[in-house]
Order: sequence, then structure tokens, then C-alpha cells
Amino acid sequence: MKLAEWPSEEESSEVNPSRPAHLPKPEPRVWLPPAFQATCLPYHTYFAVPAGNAAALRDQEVVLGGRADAVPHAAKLLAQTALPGSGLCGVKGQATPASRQPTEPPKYRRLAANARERRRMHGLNHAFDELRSVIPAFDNEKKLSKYETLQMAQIYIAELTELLQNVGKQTRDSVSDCPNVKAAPNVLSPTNHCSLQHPISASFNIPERSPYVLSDSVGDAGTAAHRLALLSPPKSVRNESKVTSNRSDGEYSPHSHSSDLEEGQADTLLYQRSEHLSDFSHAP
DNA sequence: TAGGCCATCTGGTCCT
DNA sequence: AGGACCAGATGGCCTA
Repeated sequence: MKLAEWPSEEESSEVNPSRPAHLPKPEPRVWLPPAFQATCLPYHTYFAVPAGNAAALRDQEVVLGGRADAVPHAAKLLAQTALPGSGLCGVKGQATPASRQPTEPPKYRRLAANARERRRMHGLNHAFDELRSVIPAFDNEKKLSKYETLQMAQIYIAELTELLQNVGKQTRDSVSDCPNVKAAPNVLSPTNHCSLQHPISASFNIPERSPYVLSDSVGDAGTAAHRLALLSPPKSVRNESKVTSNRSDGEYSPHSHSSDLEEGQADTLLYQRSEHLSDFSHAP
């Protein structure tokens, strides 16, 4: 998600905590961008496919981002009469396709549910991609896994939060240093000490994928890597209070494939990646 | 080759 | 009732 796409102050008034009490309870997700949606095709398009066109349609599935190779045998058989992955029109609030039959065979209902689930997961993956795009990372580095993406985002948010706090603090100090300068939000002038930066605007001005945003230019609280260590409880503590594992699928089982050593290696990997962020944070 | 990661299917549950 | 959400199962791809 691009920060620039966030709603303006006016647009986001629905989630303003100072809003009148008589208004409906704010929904924190109202400002979320529309979920990724695959192209919507008429219902019959998915279920009235001649068997001879199945191969071509599976090719289309690949083009559309699906993984026909990962479809189990049973699904492959069904795919000969249906088009999985292109996305059915079933988004909330969206009209049901006119061609839809009132009484659908259970098999079709299952296929439609599969398509919806697939589309939902595509939307989720799209969101992960957007999240990766705003997390500082090396271009030549291996793509962050979902688990790593979430962990890095957590670190990143913590960094930005602290940065905002420090900038706000500096702004207040600047006001006292420059009595003739009135606060001018949204005016960015990084070279002029007495020109105030709106904390929010200053942060939003950070270019995407900037490797420097973790730089704590106004503080000395330490590197991102150091803070990662602070964010992450000591391993001994994690082991003691472990309820969920570090596995990307969230699996926790006494019979888990991952040994303690392997989990430690995973921790090391994440730590090393965060150190990359720290290295960049000290770049000019 | 084992393990990690992922996409997909599937059935159950929750929600509107 | 139908769709969203969730978790388990399954199988493919990739890498050390």
C-alpha cells in the first residue's frame, strides 16, 4: 500500500477518535483500499467450457497468475469443465451474474466456492506484495516470505513510530528555538532548521523502498537491528512461553518438523535481514 | 533428498 | 441462503 493512497484527513474522518459519540462506531478498515479483484466474467463462462478448450483455459489460468501445476488430480478433472482461478463474480455487494441458475448442482457450488477462495487468497497475496513493496529490502535479495514480511513490517512500523515521536519532539524544540516562525504543517524544508516539518507529512514524503527510512536522524536510540533484538524476546523467554511457533504456517506441534536449532537458524536469518536495514540506515 | 514455501482444494463455522 | 473466513490436507517447485 502506498502511503500516498491513504485517505486525507477529511476522508478519514470516520475513524477520527474525536468524532461525536452519537455516530456509529468507526470501522478501522474503512480506509483500506478495495481488495484485489480478478476480472469478473459471466457465471456461465466458468461452467460451460467445452472439454476441448480445457487446456487453453488452463493456460489462461497460468497467465492470470494461477498455478495449474499445483492443482490436485481431482481438481484437474473438474478443471476440464470449469475455469478455476479467473475469479467468479461473488464479491460482497456485487450483483449475482444474471446467467446464474437458481438451483446449482453441488459440484458447481463447490467450484464456485473454490474460485472465491482462490480469489480471496490472490487478494491476500496481492496485499503481501504491496506490503513487501514498502518494506526496505535489497532488490537482489530473495523475496521475503510471508512470515518474514510480517515480521519486517512489524519492525518497520516500530521504527517509523519512534521516528515520528522523535520528529514531533524535535518540532516542538524547534518552535522554541525559532520564536518568529509559526508552525506551518506540510511545509517541507529539511535544510532549514527553523522551517517546521509536519511529522506526518515528513514521513509520508519518504520515497517508497527507501533504504534510509530506518535512519533515526534525530535520535540515537540505536540501530534497527538493535531494536529488533529489543523487539524480540530472548530465545530462552520465547521457549518458555512458546504458544505458537516461528513457522510461517503458524504450526505449533510437539512433533513439528522444525528443531530448536532450525528455529534458531530462522531467527538468525531474520536478524541478518534486519541488519541489512540497519546498514542502510547509516547510508548518506 | 529433505525441508521450506507456496497454491489450491475442501469442509466447517461465522456473519450478513 | 450465500459468501467470507479459517484451518487442515495435498502436492509441486526450489534450494541447501
